[in-house]
Amino acid sequence: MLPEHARAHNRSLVLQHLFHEGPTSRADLARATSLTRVTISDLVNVLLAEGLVEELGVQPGRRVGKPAILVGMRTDAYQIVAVDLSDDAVMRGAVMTLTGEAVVRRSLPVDGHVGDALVDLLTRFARTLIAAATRPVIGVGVGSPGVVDDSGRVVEAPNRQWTDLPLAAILTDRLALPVHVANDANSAALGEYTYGGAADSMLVLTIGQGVGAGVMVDGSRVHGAADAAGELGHVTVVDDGELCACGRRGCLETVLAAPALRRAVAGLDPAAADEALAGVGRTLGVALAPVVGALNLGEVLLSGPADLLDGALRTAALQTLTDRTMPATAAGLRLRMATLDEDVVLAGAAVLVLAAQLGVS
Amino acid sequence: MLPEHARAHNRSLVLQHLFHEGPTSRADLARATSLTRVTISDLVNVLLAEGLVEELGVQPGRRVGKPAILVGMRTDAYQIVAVDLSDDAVMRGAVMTLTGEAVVRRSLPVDGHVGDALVDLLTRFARTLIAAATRPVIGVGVGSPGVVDDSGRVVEAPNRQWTDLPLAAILTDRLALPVHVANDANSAALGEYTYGGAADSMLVLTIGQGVGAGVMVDGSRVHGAADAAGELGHVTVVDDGELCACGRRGCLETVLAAPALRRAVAGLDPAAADEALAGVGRTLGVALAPVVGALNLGEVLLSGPADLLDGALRTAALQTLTDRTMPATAAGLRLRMATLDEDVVLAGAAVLVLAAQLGVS
DNA sequence: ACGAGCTAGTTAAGACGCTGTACTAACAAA
DNA sequence: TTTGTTAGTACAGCGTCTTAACTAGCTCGT
Repeated sequence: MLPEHARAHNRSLVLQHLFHEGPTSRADLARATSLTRVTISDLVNVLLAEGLVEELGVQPGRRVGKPAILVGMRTDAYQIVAVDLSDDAVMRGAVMTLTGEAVVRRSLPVDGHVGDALVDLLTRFARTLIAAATRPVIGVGVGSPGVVDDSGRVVEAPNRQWTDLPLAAILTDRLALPVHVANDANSAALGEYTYGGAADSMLVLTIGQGVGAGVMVDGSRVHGAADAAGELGHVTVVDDGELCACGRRGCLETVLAAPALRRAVAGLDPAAADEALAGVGRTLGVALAPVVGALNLGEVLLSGPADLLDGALRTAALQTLTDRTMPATAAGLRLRMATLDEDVVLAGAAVLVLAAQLGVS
Repeated sequence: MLPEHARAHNRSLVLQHLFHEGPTSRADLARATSLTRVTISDLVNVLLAEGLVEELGVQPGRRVGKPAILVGMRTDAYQIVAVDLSDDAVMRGAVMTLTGEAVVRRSLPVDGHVGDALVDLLTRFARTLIAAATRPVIGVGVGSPGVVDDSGRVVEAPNRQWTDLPLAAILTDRLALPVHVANDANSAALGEYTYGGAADSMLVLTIGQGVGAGVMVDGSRVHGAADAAGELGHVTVVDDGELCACGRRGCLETVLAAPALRRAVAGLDPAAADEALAGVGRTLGVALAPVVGALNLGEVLLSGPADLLDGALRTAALQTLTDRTMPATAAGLRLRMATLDEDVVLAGAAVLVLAAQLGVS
């Protein structure tokens, strides 16, 4: 580690503070980071020159002494391009501000493209998004299904026919911008963590055509021994259950994926439907209890169709979790819906860029 | 972050390399850390002056150029005092080398002491250990049951009648040495990670009077939302099971704790005993599958009586884990016995000190 | 035998980043 | 107006790294 790394770290501290706490005076930044006012002034001057922050006039509220000048992050000065590849049929993308708001949305039918052709299609799609940006783009984030390693190499994504594909490197080269790639469910977890106010230790279940999971432990993303963390969808939860797409039986996905839930409640009156959903919730609770216990998670978030998830299913799952874990563990636990809905993966892809380029998350 | 923090980081890089890779020349250290030879020379000179490393003569194996001088860590030049409080009845302690070998062992009956009296007893015990050390002691590590936060404050340890007790701070003050305290099962995980060659992402189950767990994710210890990570022993695994000490029914502890296992096989012939143990193994596998899937763990370690654990139980648990997780997840998974046996917690307590004082783990 | 070539380690000069000290600027209260 | 307080800046100094240029000590080829 070099002194300049320390500098970059301190710079990130400042940006992180401004990002999460809003406009702050130099003196308050100094107190918050325990650096000196001199150092903070210097850093702020650099950030001012880069256009990443701006002075916002005098801090309201009159106190003794010279009034402080608020410094704020210009979250609209730069933009991030984010792409969500989780859907088989269509790639969704957006141009986003640094606060995770989508400024421009685009989508493109995948139209059966796989392998290298899909990479080419993705490249063109990213180019149109970059062209649609109204501010300088600091980077591109991609949430992809499959196993993605730390360097943005897609180790395996069967449905895309990608194997050992250095996607981030290829796109960085073609787009001449920093590109970061991560697993879609892991991106979702990042998105909820940074923009959704989720806890430091939490798990996000993304429930759609399939079931994915992303885990944050003590504030950092879990990668796993083979970069395959979050494969909760294909853990067996029902003995001799339904056949799963993966070829095995009784995976969580066979009961919790949106189509399975729709089938389970089809044609039932509301009370019976609730009982069916509660049954799935209990199954989910049984599967989550060991995870919650082992990691002492603070929150479990459900991302998916609220009409199916945010009712009997969620209530039953929480009850089961409470019943099956220690009171000390269960006491602080929350099980709630994700806040970002359809944009989770896009938001998470934006966080990938934010974290890597500015050190903010 | 200050330049001196970067310096400390680089110093730790050097020690970490020497610790794990053994004696190395300055030039090789420079290549391994990607610092320059100049910087490494400077760091090594400081470490030489402190007596933490020593020159070991010329590197064997003749090559062109000036022969390299090997520099090695003096793992016997300093010692660590470690205390294991996991047993209700007796506190065990040791004076250890930096490589985790116990030089002196002591134990002391707890004799019903709890609360402040237990702290006093622990203080005296630690003093005798420090006095028994034959080299300068760099710190004291304590593995305690209960919930322990990052600062070494025991949030809750019912059997010891400790609540919100700043144990590390008290002992640091009384012993005039750096003292670090962590949960016993978490210490065990640390010990296996550093001295037992365990994987970056792994879980250690400590099976004795009770069942504890410590988790390492991507090379760092899991703390959890309320510092209560590892409470796997009190996750329900049997519906309407036996009454547990915690007041609930069917906890993992009721089937997997050593006394429960002994009862389960008592009076059975070997084949029937194996079947009984396999049944427990399958239950364990079911409980671990979601954890292994969510975190993509590389290893699960069992620490406890090998005659009960390292046979039908372990085999059945691994089989169940393989059956109930994705092939991609299960493929790299190992389920094996811990290597350090009774000394796990002591070794882990030593790692606490090693990590905090020297940046080595 | 001996110089060429190579590698290990040291010395010296310079760049960078943070700190402490001392300053100016701008306010409130007396 | 004076005093006290807080915000922000200027400057010298220290610590830490790097590059460049050195010395030390070996092997190999002639």
